[in-house]
Amino acid sequence: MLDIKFIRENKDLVSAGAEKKHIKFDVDALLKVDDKRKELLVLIEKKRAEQNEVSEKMVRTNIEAEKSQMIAEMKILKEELQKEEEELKKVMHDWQVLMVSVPNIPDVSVPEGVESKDNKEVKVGGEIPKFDFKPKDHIELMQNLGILSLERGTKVAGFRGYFLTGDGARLQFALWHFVQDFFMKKGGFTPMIVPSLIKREPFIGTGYIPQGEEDLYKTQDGDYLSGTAEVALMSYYADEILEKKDLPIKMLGFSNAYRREAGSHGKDTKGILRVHEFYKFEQVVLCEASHTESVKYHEEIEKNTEEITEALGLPYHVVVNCAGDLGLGQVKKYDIEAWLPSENTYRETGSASYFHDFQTRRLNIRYRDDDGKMKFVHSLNNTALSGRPLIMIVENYQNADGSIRIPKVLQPYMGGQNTIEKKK
RNA sequence: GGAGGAGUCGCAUAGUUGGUCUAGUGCACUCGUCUUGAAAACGAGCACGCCGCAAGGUGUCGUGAGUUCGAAUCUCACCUCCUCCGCCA
Repeated sequence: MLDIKFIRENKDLVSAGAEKKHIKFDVDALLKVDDKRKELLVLIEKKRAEQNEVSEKMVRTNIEAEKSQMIAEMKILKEELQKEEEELKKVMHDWQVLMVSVPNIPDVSVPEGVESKDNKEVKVGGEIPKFDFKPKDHIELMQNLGILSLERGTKVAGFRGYFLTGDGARLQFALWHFVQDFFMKKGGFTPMIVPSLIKREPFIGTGYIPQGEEDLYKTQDGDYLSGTAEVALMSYYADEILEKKDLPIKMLGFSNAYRREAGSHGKDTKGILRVHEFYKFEQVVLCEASHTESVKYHEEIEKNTEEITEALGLPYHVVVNCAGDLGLGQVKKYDIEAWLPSENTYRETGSASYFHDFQTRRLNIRYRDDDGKMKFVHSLNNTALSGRPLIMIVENYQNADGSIRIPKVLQPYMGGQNTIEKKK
């Protein structure tokens, strides 16, 4: 959500931002509703002032005739007031619907473009492996090794269901341990285990509702399953006033992630590249309300994930997402994509974005700045580790015989084991 | 699941026969005086939103609705927490 005053004063900028993101939004329609809102507000507040004034007089008088006169007058005023308040309620409803649809303005450094293929590569890391044999995909590799069961996954969980077993599960545990230790060594991040079953409000606050509602699982109690720890981490401080000295607040959250993948039924139907349920480490940063600070931490959290990818020895590149590929609230986003040999391309493993105060305004997370003013903190987030690096490791580290070498940094977490081989 | 109790401006509390509550007080916090420095003492400030250039107005006492000329105070629903009982682990 943007500040209505800001929208008023910068309507061309807001319009241009929406256009760049290829999101349809009529700023003038919003301003028209806002005019109506203000007009009614002034009218209502005037009447309330009169009501309060007469009320006070009534307390002071002892003359019954005066009292009943005043009550009679106020009865009429009340009826008018009720009508106007009813009208304001309707206007406020429209106003709010429009306000949560205003897209945040993309940064000037964000490239023009409509969809992900317009994203610009900004960095390449690692070396793409050359195989002297035909590399297999993760499905074949993992199933042959007996560390992934898709059939049973489907039997138990349905479409996109899976089990990781034996060394498959151990490799995933190792990754989690490694990431945890990576951040503890780095310092500054508070590790957190957070809920995935979450109320509606946090989703509105983070911007996943209403725009992304169809990709969320909903329970019969009206709660939702979140697709990322970001939702819970961001809402942790909702409605709170933070101390400036405590900023930035850096959190490393671990949670389940649930995605309906509505609208991507045809995509990545095989294997575990796109699943309904996985586990994820997520970085969230809350910092001072300054663009410079936001940019600084955006680069920092992007770098963290890059370092993890590098430490795992995975070839990767970083792209800056084009405006059309940005979410409603995002100002700028980097996708970190690791090399997937079976597809001969990079696939997304993480996504780093910043929002300015778009999310915190909705979630009401503030701090008092040095100038004595209350400000909304800025928020940023980035994947630390999704479910996909496991797949990338399996494919990039495969041997001709179908065994898999374990990246050096993970070996200590697997009792020194350095390969995954077929159990006899 | 059943019974009872409670939710007030950072924390703790006052307020419960509806009307100077435009919410009092204590603690904490900020600034100042005093002091070599600190503590103590004293003085001042101290919830947040909205409209407005300002003066000022207005709203918020868990949330939402209602009664009333007027609601922190009365009614209803919901949410959260606490205590007890039951059930499960």
